[in-house]
Amino acid sequence: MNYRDSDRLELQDLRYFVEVASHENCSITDVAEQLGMAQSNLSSSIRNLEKKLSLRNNKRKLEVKLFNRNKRPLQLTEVGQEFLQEAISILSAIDRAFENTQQRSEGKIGQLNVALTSSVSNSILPDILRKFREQYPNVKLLWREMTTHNQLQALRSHQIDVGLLHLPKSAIDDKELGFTTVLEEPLVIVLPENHQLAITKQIPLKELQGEKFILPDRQLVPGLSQEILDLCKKVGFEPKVTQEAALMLTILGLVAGEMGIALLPANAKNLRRKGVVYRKIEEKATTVKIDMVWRRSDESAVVEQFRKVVREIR
Amino acid sequence: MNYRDSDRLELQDLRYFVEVASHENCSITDVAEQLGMAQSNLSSSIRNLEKKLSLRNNKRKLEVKLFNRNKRPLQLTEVGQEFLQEAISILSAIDRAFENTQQRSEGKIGQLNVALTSSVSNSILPDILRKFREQYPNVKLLWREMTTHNQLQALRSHQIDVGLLHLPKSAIDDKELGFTTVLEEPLVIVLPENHQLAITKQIPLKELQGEKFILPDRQLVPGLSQEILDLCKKVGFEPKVTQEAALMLTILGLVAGEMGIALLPANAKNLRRKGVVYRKIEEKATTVKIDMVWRRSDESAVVEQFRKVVREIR
DNA sequence: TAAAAATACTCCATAGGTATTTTAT
DNA sequence: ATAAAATACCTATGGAGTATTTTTA
Repeated sequence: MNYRDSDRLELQDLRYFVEVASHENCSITDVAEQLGMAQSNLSSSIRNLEKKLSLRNNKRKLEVKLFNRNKRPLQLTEVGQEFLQEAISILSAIDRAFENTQQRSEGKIGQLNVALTSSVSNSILPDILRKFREQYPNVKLLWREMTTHNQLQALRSHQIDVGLLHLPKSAIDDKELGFTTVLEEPLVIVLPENHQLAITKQIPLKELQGEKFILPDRQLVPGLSQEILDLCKKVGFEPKVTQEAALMLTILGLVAGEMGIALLPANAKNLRRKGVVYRKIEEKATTVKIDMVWRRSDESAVVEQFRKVVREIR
Repeated sequence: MNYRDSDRLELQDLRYFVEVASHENCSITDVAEQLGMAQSNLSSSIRNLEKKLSLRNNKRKLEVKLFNRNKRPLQLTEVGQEFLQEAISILSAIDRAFENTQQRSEGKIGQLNVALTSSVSNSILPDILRKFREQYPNVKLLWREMTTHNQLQALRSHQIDVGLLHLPKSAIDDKELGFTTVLEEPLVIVLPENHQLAITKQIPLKELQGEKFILPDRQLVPGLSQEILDLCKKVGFEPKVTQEAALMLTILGLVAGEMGIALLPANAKNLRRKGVVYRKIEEKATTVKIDMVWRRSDESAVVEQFRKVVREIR
């Protein structure tokens, strides 16, 4: 005996039945013509459906009559009418499942866990959010602020699917993760408003030698702090770091309180902190990057679409 | 192009998919063995399912991947997991529809409109009700009291499916209706408790000549009133009818009020009306029948089962 | 007697089997 | 090296066609 058993109900049985039964006078001949098929086959399909429904596990035979066969054209029985309702609802469930599955495959339905650093909230987040919601209204986005370090961990442990962060060099070799630059911003010099250097619009980096530096936390924001240290090194000095802070708002507060100066991505200006001023760096190529990171092994269509949207914004 | 299109989703696709996908490690080989079929075919069935899901009305091709094929054994994708849930629920909907349809065909699920006269409520109704509910708990019974005349009309207009009544002779020839006797009861003589005839236990019918008769309404209860008139005629007198009433309680009330005497089916005794006594008729064969009536053309299984139950009670 | 459904048959597409190759661990 | 899946090829069942008969109105 076969597992594939010709006695089993199939959707085609239901499709034919629904076509016939919902045709006002149930004429097999008419419906067969409409479907462009032979009357004989539609007839026997319906008969087969009745046979299949009549089969009982092992009890005595049961006759299920969907149509009254003493009428021309055939007439739906009460049982047939009930079955029609159920058949219709099953077929539409199939259609929904089909549609749903396709939409998921295209990344149009689903869920996405995204992590970001405070820099990102300050800059590119609103653009990403708006574009993505517009194109993928049925994808549920879950955002959470996380430090660079935690984002990388969370990616590997599948807690998040995408991260937006200042990528530290150490992560660049990671074979498991893919990344791309989303945004490249100039660094700006953040000074207390009464600071002596504040009189000029542009300041060469070298002039900052000897200043007290307030640095993004090296543990929690390694990418950004590393870039700042590297830049200073390139122009020939080692900055004197007196404070470290993870949150941009904290750094600005410390600068306003004249605890030192800071180098921050230009988006810091969006915060409009009282008591601080922003000045350009004279040198070119004094920029920091915000990168997007994901698992290379992730085949989720939602992630793919998200990446596409972010790529197009950049 | 065929209406029967091999690109269409079929239940067998879902059955195979569910077997594989709900197997903990999705091993096609294992599942094929469990099902007693070749691995190659199960493999290509699953592939075909993916192909079917991938087809789009006319837009660009879309790849729906239910399994990650870079793994051995295969692994369900996220899309596959969602589809699994939907497939399972569709298959169980099919099972329910199947079961439901069979039960309806057997008359185990459905609805039945039954009409009865007050005689029936007094006598056989509780037995019928109990037996039927016991055997067919999922059939919804709708009872309504109707006069004989109205029952016959309601049957013909499909307002009711079965009637229980005193069948008038005129209906016996009706080709459209089927009927059978459910209960045959003796008639009893109903007397005011102080009536002179009440002293004996059995009374010959002839003795009632000259009494004032209270008769069941000839319009509304033609079967019963006719039988009573016929009986009197047979023993040689025409009863003097002073009142007619449709409800048995009314008749008993009139007797208690000494407006006359009555002949009623023995079930009248169940009413225990104060002020009346019941006496046997001396003659044999002074019985009235309660009949069950239905449409001959009615193929409803519920009606058939109801008739069976009633037949067994009799 | 006409219209509809059932039956008889023929044909071929495809589900299913066996054997082998390719892919992943 | 081994287990699993994919591929190649073969077979036969049942879905679909044509022609005809039976049933109902």
